[in-house]
Amino acid sequence: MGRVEDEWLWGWDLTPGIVSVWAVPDGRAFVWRRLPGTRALQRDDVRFRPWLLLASLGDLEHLGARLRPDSEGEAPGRVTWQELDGEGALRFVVRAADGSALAAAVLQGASRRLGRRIGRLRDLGPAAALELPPEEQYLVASGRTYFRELEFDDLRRMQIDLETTGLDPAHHRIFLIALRHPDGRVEILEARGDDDAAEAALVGALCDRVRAADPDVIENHNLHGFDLPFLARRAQALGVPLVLGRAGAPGLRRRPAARGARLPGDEADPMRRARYTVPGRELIDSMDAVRRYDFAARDLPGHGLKAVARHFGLADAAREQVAGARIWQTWTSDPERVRRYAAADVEEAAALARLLGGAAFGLARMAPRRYERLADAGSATGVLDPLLVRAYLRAGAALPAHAPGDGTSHSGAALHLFASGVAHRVVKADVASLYPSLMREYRIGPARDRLGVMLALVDRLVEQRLAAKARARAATPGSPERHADEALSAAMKIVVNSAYGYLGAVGLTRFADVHAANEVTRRGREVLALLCKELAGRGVTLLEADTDGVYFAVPDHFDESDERRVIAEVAALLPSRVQLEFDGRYAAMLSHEPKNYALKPHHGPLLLRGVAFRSSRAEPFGERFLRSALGELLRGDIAGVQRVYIETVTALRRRAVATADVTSRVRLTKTPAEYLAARANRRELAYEAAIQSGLSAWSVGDRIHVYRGSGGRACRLARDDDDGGDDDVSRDRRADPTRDYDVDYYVRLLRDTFAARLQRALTPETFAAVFADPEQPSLFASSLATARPILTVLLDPLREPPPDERGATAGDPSAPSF
DNA sequence: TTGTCGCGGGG
DNA sequence: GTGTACGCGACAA
Repeated sequence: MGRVEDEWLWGWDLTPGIVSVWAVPDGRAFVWRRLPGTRALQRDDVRFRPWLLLASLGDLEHLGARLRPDSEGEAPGRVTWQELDGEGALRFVVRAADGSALAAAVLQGASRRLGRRIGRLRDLGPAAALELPPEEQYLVASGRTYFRELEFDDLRRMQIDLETTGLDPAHHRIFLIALRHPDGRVEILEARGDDDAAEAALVGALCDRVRAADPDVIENHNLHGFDLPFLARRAQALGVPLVLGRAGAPGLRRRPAARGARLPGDEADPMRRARYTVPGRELIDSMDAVRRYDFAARDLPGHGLKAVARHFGLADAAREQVAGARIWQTWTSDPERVRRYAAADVEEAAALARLLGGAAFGLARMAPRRYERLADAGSATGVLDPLLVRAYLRAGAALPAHAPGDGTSHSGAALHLFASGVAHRVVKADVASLYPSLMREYRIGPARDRLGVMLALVDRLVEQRLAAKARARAATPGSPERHADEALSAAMKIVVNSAYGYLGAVGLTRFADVHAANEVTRRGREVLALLCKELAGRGVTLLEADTDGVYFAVPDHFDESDERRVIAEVAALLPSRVQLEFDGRYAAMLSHEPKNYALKPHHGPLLLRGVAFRSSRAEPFGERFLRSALGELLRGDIAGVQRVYIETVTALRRRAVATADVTSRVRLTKTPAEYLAARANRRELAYEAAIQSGLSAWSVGDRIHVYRGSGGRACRLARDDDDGGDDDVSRDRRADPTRDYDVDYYVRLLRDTFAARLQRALTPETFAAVFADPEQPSLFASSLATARPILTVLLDPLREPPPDERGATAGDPSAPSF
């Protein structure tokens, strides 16, 4: 590929070491760089010429002779223009020494033309004007990007974590701040007292430490969602300045951000959200990296710091744990414990930010935006679009503006359930990056992208992703390097896949093209149908196919090489860029409903997928029953399923199940006042339980554990991990002597909710026999030793090829079984 | 039951 | 900046 395409992806100015950029509309840009070799920090104060794109020069005609073509050169007070080539609404670049004056001139002309006051360029609409933030104007025009010739570990990174008396900065205070310095040293700052002066001194100490350590990057988990807004509110309330930046006026500044925190005190527009920014440093929230990672990987138990750190093996086994709701209280009785807890938080945040931060770091070397913006950007409008804009301007080509669709609706992917019930010897095959591969194979790009930039970018990004995957495979399993390459690969996959989402986002993205998007999904359905048909023709039993992958069962005489051979044979029939891959093999699978199944690997624990098998509020006894019963079922031991069921029923009846195991964790979404107002009409278990337990005040969003007591009473169990008030704190650490739950209710729940998930795997007679009441044995009980799970074929891929249309084709569940 | 909306997190 | 493209629970209809 040529040099021009390289510039589209990477920019063209090779200035190394940029770690932060701050630009202001008057044409000054401050560029902080770490110099190659020494890594010493240097600030370059440079000038750039602010610019914006317009559909017409009409609104600037009032400038008269001060409006000149670029070719006549710059002069004080002069606005210059350049006309871009080709089709495209945004066809004039206008430039001036001062961006504010430039925008004001356009607004003045537009107000005069429209006969009403226009206050912001945005109000002219995206087809009339495009103005980027000053830093992005600078980066787009200069062709520079962050981090050239730097490694992630060359950054000076500091982590800060606040400990507060509660979640609401209007009522609660900061009492401790944990800092992890760039050299790895952890420092704990504490308020000396519980008054304004002590808290103000603590905030001041934080600013002193940050300025002294002078980090390029400040990180924490949920930094933008909690620490920064809390800090800003407290500093405002206390009247202390927040001098955290490297230059300019003190104070955090807000920037609008779709994924930021809701603005406090701005209930007028609940959609308005903000993040914080500061000159010279990048504010990075590791939760953004976690979300981005999990979007592709989908293997995290949650996105909280502790859960993620544990998942990645970053947490010390002896890590201090304190439930959020108990931190302030613990501080008053055992401060050393809170110090250890806060220190562990910054250590884990640092490790996590390093582990998953590679993706955004990599993006910042390509796209003309600040690192902190790329860390939280959406990939379509946040990464791809800036790359496209830069490429068009580099080529001197006019840019299309957002256009409404022509009414064509967007068609989706294929989803087929071929069989339900239990299958053995199950194989999963899938196409790597199906949609981008189809775009590349058939050269499907936006009709208005006449330079072919998107396809060139997708080609590049796919190649880079394959390289990252190869590096990950070559690295030691479980090593940080491997994790980093996997995260980078996952992020590139998101960006590459966003090319398809970008196509389909009619009216929202500049080059949207629903016809191209539909062509991609049509080709995708075609590929899936072809590979299903070809697999079925080779003697395997199809189970489920979804978008780009298929589960199937192979005959008893197949070994793994046969499985791989069949996949390779079918892969050879597909277009060259569409690569069908072996994705896994399993001893057995319960196919329940589309996207709902249980897999038994040859080694290791069961994998459960879909709402039917994973529900956050499922009672633990039911989850445990379901896991054990599925284990027995997938081993083919139906008598074993019955045994597990009888054990569970018996344990409930003997009250051998702990109360905690029949509770579900629920969120309280109404305020006490709201619930009390509606209570006469409808009583709800969770709130009744809260009230009955003596919890009279709770906050919306609090989670508590509730269960149904004998006689249908609503009961609450106070536990360490709930948010209930500070009452009855220690109840759960005592024994559980009462076990006053409603046995009949939980037996019914076991049968109707949990056992029902196994229905597809058994004949109606067997199901009735297995889940008969153990105290009233069924007539069929004796036959269970020889009973086998069943598989019901719903759709024959050879005789009735899947219809080429959107949505599930689940077939007729009452079809005959064998 | 089915559609729509909002959340995920932090102390 | 007003789009995440998910998965799930709460709530209204």
